[in-house]
Amino acid sequence: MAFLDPINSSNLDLSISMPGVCAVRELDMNRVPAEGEAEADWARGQSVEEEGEEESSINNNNGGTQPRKKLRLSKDQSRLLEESFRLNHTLNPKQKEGLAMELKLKPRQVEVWFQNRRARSKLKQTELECEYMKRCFGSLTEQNRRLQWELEELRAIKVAPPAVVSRHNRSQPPLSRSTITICPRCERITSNKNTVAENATTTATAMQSEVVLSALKLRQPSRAC
DNA sequence: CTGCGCTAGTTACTTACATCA
DNA sequence: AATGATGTAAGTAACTAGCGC
Repeated sequence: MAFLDPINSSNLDLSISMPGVCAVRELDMNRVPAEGEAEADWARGQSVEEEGEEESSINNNNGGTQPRKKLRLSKDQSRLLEESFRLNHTLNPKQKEGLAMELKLKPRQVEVWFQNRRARSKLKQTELECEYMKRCFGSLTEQNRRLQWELEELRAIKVAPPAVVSRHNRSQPPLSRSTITICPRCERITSNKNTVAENATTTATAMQSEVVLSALKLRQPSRAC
């Protein structure tokens, strides 16, 4: 996800602006004014091609009196760096030297680029994981809410006195107190024959509860009940 | 102990874009 | 409507401190 400026991508854009100055001055960061050279002349700016790229800025701040100069990598430099990064997220000193030579940068600049690139990569990964966790949390919260509600219902049925069997539902046996249990160890809803837990919804719910509970326990290894 | 390379956090700068007179 | 000045947010090069080997 390199930042590529389509306008200034054809060559190195090594200009700086001067904060606090009304008009933004474009300065060539790749060179310092020569002895006696008027700053205005220096500030007029020259292309890297004209001036050569060996003087790229890094650690050239001569005592902090000048504003920090900042390089903008060209499209080609960024592309090559990205390609290298794809192959390898870290560089050994030899690779770093070679890449720096190829890019006409200082090894330190290549090193810094890789450091920053790793950081961006990690940040991106963290953001993706965060999004994923948020979605999981949302759906698990909803599942949990449903399961709580179903659990309440099941508990109500469990503690209720034997149901009065009406003329219309005599074919269904009354629910037994012993039919619905919750395993204290794994908190799984279990049942004997002829229970409400036998119906499809509750079976699904039991499965869901397992998922939810295991998720809420931060994926502790599940033990056989 | 020293040096090197790394990460994490920060700073400083550039650029694109929005807003307003 | 077009234009230039200004503010702001995002992206990123460079720096610093601290840590592990």
